[in-house]
Amino acid sequence: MLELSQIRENPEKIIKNLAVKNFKAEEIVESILRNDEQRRQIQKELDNCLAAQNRIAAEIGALMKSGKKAEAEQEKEKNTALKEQSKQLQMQLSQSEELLKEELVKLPNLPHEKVPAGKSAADNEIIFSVKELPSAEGKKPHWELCEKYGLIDFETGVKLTGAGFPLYKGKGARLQRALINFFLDEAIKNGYNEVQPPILVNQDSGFGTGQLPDKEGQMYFVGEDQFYLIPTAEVPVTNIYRDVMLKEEELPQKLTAYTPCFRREAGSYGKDVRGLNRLHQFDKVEIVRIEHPERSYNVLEEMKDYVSGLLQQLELPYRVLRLCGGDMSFASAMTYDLEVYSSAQQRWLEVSSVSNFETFQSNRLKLRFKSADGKKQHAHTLNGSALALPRIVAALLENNQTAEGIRLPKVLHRYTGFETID
RNA sequence: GGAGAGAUGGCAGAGUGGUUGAUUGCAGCGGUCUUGAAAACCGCCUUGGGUAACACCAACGGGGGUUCGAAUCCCUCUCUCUCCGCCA
Repeated sequence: MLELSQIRENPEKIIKNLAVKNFKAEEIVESILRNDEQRRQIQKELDNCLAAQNRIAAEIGALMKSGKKAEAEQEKEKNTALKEQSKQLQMQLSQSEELLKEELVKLPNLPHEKVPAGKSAADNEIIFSVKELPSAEGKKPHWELCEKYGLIDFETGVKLTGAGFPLYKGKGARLQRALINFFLDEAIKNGYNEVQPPILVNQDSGFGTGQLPDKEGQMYFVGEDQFYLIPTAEVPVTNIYRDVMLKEEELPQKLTAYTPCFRREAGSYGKDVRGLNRLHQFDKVEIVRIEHPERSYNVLEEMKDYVSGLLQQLELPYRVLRLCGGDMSFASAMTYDLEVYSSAQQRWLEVSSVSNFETFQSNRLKLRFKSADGKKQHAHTLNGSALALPRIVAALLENNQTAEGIRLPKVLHRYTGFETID
């Protein structure tokens, strides 16, 4: 959520910047300014009305004390009328506030100035790519390899739940566990604190990170208890800081968490959902940071480099994209996507998305920090996948297949307990 | 799931209808004293709205009600604790 003060100060800039995200903000910004003006007007009237009531009530108190009952009764009459008036104003005020928030929530985050304009993924800026792509010659797609080596049983997953809920088996299951541990250990080595959050969250949490009210349909919902299954650890982990006031010296906060993630992915189809390409349940290690606004963009670079380092250790061909305005998420100010090359499918698969949300989430979360001079301001929030497992697995299987089996990168050996899948 | 108790400022803990946004203690911040520190003493010390700044308004877990007036009375929800039941 953008801050009202930002909009008040420079509405033209907001409209111009949001155009980079292909968002036409003119109408809504104007409406917000109008409503804000109105809201403050009502607020003022209500304050005056209540102040008058308070004065009279105090007078009545004094009169009662000195035994002047008749006069007190007279004063009471006066207040009854005022009370009716303030009730009306109160209603108007709540309406006005609600309307204002409704509109405010509709505005996406402002893209950073470096974010290229663009309509779709085709306009993303490639800022790094491996020079040579592995050949597709004689390569089998990962779903065939999964079957051949008994790593993943998609059929039984369908039986148990439905499409998109794979059953990992044997070395396939072991590989999952190995990757999770590898990613967590690396994060801890880099100063992140591991947490294990709930994987069901309430509505307030969904709102705090920006999934609600907009992306309601993307999350599984447990109606009985009004809980949402998390689409990413970002939701519970960032919401740790909801309604929190940090001291400046407590920044940065660096957290990492492994969780399963659940996404309904309504409307996906075809080759996009084949095998491990897009699942309803998958595993991911996430890194989350709460940062000082002055440092957040350096930190974004650092996080992108950290994730790149993981891909290098896994010896996977990858590239890094800076997303264009049109491909960025609602809440993000700048996003890097990291993609690995899947040689049998001959396509790039997104395995990580690293974003700076600036104050967009912290404003919703009421996450602030206080500096030594007592000033309060919203902290910046950032997060990134480090990493999402399924597509990593897909790429590992496809790129490393040989006649003798699948050779795993060295860093994983101590985690898997085996070097090849055969 | 059943029964009972509770929820007040960073923490502890008063306050049961009329200058109580809230006694007090601890912590924190500033000062006096001191070569320095401690102690002692003095002052400051919740948040949000609003304003150029004041004024003013709101908030004692959330929501609603009674009343001229509510932290204080009533209803309701949530959470915490204790006991019982169940359970990994």
